[in-house]
Amino acid sequence: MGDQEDVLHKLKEDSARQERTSVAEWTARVLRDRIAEGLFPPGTRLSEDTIGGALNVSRNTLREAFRLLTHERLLVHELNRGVFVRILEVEDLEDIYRVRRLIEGAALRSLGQPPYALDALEQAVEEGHKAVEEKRWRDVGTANISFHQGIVALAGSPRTDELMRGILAELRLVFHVMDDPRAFHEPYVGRNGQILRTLRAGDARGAERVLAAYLDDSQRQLVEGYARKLG
Amino acid sequence: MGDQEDVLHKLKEDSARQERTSVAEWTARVLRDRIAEGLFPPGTRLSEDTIGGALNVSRNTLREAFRLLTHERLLVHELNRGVFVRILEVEDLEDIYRVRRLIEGAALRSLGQPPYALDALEQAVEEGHKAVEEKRWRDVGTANISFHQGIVALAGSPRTDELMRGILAELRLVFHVMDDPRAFHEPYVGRNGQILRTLRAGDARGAERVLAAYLDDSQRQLVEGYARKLG
DNA sequence: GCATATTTGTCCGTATGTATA
DNA sequence: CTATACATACGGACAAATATG
Repeated sequence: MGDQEDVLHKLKEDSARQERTSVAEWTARVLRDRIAEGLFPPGTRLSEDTIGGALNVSRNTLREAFRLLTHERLLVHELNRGVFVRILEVEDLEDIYRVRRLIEGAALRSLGQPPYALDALEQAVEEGHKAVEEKRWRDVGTANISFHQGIVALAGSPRTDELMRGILAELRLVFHVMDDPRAFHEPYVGRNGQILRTLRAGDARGAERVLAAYLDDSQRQLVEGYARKLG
Repeated sequence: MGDQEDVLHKLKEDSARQERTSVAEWTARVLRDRIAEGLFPPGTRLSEDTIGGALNVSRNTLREAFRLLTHERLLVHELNRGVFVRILEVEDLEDIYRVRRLIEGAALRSLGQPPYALDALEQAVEEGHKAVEEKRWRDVGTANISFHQGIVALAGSPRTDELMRGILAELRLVFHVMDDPRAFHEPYVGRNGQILRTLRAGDARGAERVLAAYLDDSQRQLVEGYARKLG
């Protein structure tokens, strides 16, 4: 038995070393992915014992990983009770869209003279259409997120990019508690395409208007469904 | 000797319990304050042993605190070498101002109809003037930071507030390595006052223009001095 | 409301790996 | 290249809080 555990241990160490990260960060990445996939839905309690056993890391290391994810707002930490996958309130959802309006709008407004570097946006729209055709609705959502991350990237600010990555990861938490993912993702692929075309034509101001309408509609639809879901 | 340590321990526990936070967060808060005060200037290495001994917390707990502050970009974590108070590059400074232009500008642009809730801004300007009179230059800097935090707060988004708190904490790291704090703080008290008056008059768009010029000048002056300082 | 079991919070000792004088 | 110092990670211990019956 010690043999098999040793093998697992080595594998873990290697995959951590590969990218020169600590085991704690490796653990955080694994958990972050699980949460993003929806494998640990919001509200799930993550037991130190269970997770630590499953991933073969010590409690101390696991707690470091928990801290990281708590700081990213994916987990909440209740003193002496443990950590849970975050359940967003409707107010959180509203704040997320407030931030999106602020940042994504500012990113478009910060653009100088066309033409713009739109490769990432084009790729995201394309991936969105492909996912729609193949009815992979969850992937449609991922492509949409990727598109809006691309919009923010136009501002060329690493810190803003990171903020947005966090915000959109939070948004994913909402998606995972909703059924009918198609309804929340499919309509927006076309609208992203419209934003892209407007930008390609060099009309950043016009794109900003389309974006604003997009965010309003998306928020309305999401808040409506989410409030119903939470009861 | 166990006696005295016990007393310290109890004090620490109580002051943590008071706010219902863990010892790790209490530790992080203490360190954050020390860094903000400039007591640990950029580049300082924080030894697990030394700090842990001084604050009477175990290495495990201290490491949790380090993680938190690393995530806030106040510390950098070099694998197997420890944590250091961050030294900002000129590119960081430029990104910080990029973010400020984006966010503070967007906050002003998001304003609806006047009048606006300007209490926090008025208080910050007043505190700035008082600190100037008494030649407390560092406090002048604090008041200025507080003013711009107030601008962002006008957008009414907790997440944006938090982002800005982090950004401005980073900016403080730069201030602490510069001499002549007066030169970097005093000129801007008046300009904050001008922004405030423009807002009070209901002219958000005009305030945005003043702000943009403010940020350009401030960045230019700071980058210049900082680049010279770094050699 | 009480007693018990479970889980977290914290600390410590130690083995190993890594960086640097 | 060796030695030293230090970070990394683990596992065990016990106290304290919480959950369960």
